[in-house]
Amino acid sequence: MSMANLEIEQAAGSNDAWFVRRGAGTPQDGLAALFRLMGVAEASPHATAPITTRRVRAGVALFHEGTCAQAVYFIAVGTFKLMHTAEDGYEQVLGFAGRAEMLGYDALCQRSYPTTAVALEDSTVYALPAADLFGLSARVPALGRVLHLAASRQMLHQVEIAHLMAAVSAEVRLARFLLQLSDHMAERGQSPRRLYLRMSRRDIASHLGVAHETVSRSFGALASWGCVAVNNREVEILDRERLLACASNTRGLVHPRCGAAADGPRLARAQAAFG
Amino acid sequence: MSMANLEIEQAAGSNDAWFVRRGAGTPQDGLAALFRLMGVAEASPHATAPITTRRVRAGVALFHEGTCAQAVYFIAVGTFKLMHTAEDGYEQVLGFAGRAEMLGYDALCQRSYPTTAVALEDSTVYALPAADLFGLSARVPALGRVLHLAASRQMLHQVEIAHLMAAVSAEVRLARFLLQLSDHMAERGQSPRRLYLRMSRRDIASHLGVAHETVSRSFGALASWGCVAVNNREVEILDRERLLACASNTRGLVHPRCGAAADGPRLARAQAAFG
DNA sequence: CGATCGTTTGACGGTGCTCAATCACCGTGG
DNA sequence: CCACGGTGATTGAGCACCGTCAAACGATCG
Repeated sequence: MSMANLEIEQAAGSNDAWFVRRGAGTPQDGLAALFRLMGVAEASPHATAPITTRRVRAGVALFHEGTCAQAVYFIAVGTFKLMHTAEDGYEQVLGFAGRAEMLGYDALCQRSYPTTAVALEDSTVYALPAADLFGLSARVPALGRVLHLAASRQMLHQVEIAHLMAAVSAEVRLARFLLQLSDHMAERGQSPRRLYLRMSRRDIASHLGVAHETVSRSFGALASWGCVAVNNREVEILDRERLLACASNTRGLVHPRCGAAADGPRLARAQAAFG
Repeated sequence: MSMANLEIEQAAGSNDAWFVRRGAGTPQDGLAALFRLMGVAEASPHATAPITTRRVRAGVALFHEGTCAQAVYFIAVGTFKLMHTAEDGYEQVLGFAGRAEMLGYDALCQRSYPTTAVALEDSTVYALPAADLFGLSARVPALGRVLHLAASRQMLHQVEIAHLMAAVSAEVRLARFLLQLSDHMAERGQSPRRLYLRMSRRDIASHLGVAHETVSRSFGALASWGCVAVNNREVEILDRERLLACASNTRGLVHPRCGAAADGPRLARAQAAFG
């Protein structure tokens, strides 16, 4: 197949052209690439959809909050951070998105994007025009399915994020965040042990709902407990069991009955992590 | 029209029958009712879909986390709380859902529901079978659109919840929660001033990520500042401007430059609310 | 009317936020 | 080559908000 390594072509494609129309001669190329990215077998080989490819440099916004919703995007390569700017100017990081994740879907029910998506590294996305998205979804059933599945997966991701925020302790939140990152890496076939954090400490802090100094301290705590090794943005998970034990402390100590329990909260938590 | 007050019929319908097959003679009744509920004009008058109606008593779960995903639900009347039970048994309230909101969509990308939905009052839902949901969505384009719009709205709701959690102060979180509730009431044509909280303080506390005693104290604080009047589960918004001012404090005080700013943190915040 | 649950209020201790300084890294220009 | 400013990460000190424990109060239902 000539499109066996299509994404690699696109990833290494021309640097200066930001908008690239795919498949002028073979209109199903963009659609096929999207189906392959999302891991579904295309049902209708002669279906067509006006899918374009867009490259975004690190630090550049794919779309801004409040701007007119023109497209729904699928990340082919790269990482994005999604954020929400409050009226007072405070920037809240809602989450991070990687390969095969969908962006901008939440803009469908209104005219503008409710969030801003910023590339954390040089990235490539597929763009589906939002204007006739419902028509496309009806004409190409497989595309409708891809959209539904991606939307459903995104909601599942929100549950994980809620689980993150449920922890009261900063170390537990960070541990859960790292484990989620590790799982997402594993899903994409990457190493779940060695992580390279594309986002800054400030972004992590905003996402976890703590001060960025606290993130540094929590990294130090996890490292001193032997869970991870941290060197700036390189994180290696040394002891996954221990990290899991640390991440499973929802609230002080879980069931009050299930152990000798809370002596000094901090000490008890550290011991639980070692136990 | 004979179906002008269809929901009312269903809400006051037979009490003992939990599953009610709608429209044995006229198969499009369920679909038409769903379209009316979601506020879209049905495009295809002769379309059909196996939509059933289900009534759920207060305190009963519509579906449990981990059980096989059988249907996607739309709330016709009533209120639900969505929660996630962690491995350690800790129950985290993810949010609340009311009329015209969708439940169970996040189960589509896997075989089971990731969350539990519990009715907070006697409620009625429309059920779409999950098995051939993609087929239905393809055969009835308007239904696909309803699903996409509802999913998109749900994601928008998640952004609001993230905005909730972005606040560090308990009073600010509660103020934002009340304002969101007020807005949702207004969207459904109800009074945005007088709220009756269907959920307990514990549920609110879990949702806001604070202790339930703190929720009580925060209610007291908002009341003492003249923002609201609280009587058990009845809440009246006395001064919306003041409540908004209180809710807009993201972090201590927003831009350090924008005022005389932080004297005593607590005092400064209270004054900002009065300013 | 008693029992159970939900709500409120109090006191205390700890965690994390704020403020601040230091260090590491980097691209620039002298 | 080194000085220089800028950004990001780390570490420290102090204090206030909130979580925990505890008890009183109120509501609802049998």
